[in-house]
Amino acid sequence: MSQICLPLGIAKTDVELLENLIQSSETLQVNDAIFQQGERFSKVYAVKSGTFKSSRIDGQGNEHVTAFHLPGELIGLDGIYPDTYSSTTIALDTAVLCSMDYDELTQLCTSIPALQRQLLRLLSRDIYESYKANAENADHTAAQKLASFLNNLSTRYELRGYSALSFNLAMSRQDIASHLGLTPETVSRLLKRFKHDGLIDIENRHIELKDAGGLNALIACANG
Amino acid sequence: MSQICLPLGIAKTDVELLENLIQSSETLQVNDAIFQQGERFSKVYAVKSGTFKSSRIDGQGNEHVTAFHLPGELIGLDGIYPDTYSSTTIALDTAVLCSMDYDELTQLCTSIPALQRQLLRLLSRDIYESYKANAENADHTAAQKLASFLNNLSTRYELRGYSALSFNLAMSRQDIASHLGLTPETVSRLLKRFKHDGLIDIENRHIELKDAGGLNALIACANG
DNA sequence: CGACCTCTTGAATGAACTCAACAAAAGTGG
DNA sequence: CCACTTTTGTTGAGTTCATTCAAGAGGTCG
Repeated sequence: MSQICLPLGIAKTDVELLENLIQSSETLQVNDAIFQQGERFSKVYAVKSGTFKSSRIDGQGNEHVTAFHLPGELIGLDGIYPDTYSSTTIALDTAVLCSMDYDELTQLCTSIPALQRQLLRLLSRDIYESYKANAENADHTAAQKLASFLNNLSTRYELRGYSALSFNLAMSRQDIASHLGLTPETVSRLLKRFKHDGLIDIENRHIELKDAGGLNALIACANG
Repeated sequence: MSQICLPLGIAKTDVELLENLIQSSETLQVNDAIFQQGERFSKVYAVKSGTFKSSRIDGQGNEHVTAFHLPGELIGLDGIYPDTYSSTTIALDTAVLCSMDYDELTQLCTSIPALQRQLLRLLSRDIYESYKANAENADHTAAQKLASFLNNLSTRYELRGYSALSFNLAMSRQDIASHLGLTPETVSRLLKRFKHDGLIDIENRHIELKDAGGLNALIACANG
């Protein structure tokens, strides 16, 4: 968690203060929930390993997958404002999680300016990424959305030291479809097409990006 | 700006500190930019009056409207993380703006915990709203997106003490379309349909919500 | 091995798009 | 203040892309 919250220079004694705050790692199994939509907000979480899925149920009872969370990422920051968790977040595979009391974290922030700065940056990143996702999902074809999604996963894995070109999709086609505003059928057809076009290699849930440049070209190109 | 940043109890002396930070109000004319996409991040802004439009230019040179900003709202928080403004933001009408140096603001936050808490809440709100917008734009028909948009504007105007049912659209049909991932033609056709169905009354850029319940029903209903 | 769930494939439908033309409003200059 | 230009908004017809609906294949786990 130290690595997640503070790549910036923080004094050793401060790091100790921070680590006192972090509650013991917890292991979750597939479908175990961290929190439910509507539950009172109190903690933020960091993914140590495994993958999580956040989804909202809207007025009509439709599920919409709002985000996937990979190792090294923070979960729950969107709950600060409404003071309730705005999604239900579950483990997609066996996963390990750290937790941190939000009130204690903000108190610590007042005495460690670098920590405050970092927390604000992490919140801002979520806004930034969400705006970008919104823009990408708006004007683009289904193929472009899916290519963006794969590209995004790749970048995030790379950032955390995993392979950028070969990884497992912990989520179902249905989950991907919901996240991108498509149907599972469309996702399936597009993955097949990408494979046929030599952009990727996919076998069940294991994917290899064979031509990352081609994927990027697809995202940028007029015809999806 | 005091009202914007701190509805929470902050000591009077602290308010004075904060107000020292706020730089003089500035009046902008139509199309005047607050900042350009890519420019170095340094200040956050609060809308005193008027309307602003934030838009990004993507790789291919397509403009996408990421947000509209109404009186009482903060602008620029998505620039913290990348340390550059991630959109170009311009005035859609004659508008008045306050600005505030971000570094000074965060410094003040370390000595005023309530201010820090409020700043974090405002950042979280942007994440929350953006996730919600993403969910609404994903699975819904064009009519539902537009109804959501009108409803959203209405709520925001009401929150700030303006009329919830009668207001001017400072933005063009093109801007609305870009924001919602539609075409101007579709927006035009839908507004006509809403008017015909008695949901709204619209004359050029002045709109009246005649049947807010009907709009909400449309958003929730299966057939857009 | 059988039941269940996820994923894939096919054919037909439909919602929003593109393209094109026109109308109305706003801005400009004599 | 009026004619002219430019921008913005509206309307129509045809097309396309992703969807819906339906059925079958593949994987997983008791």
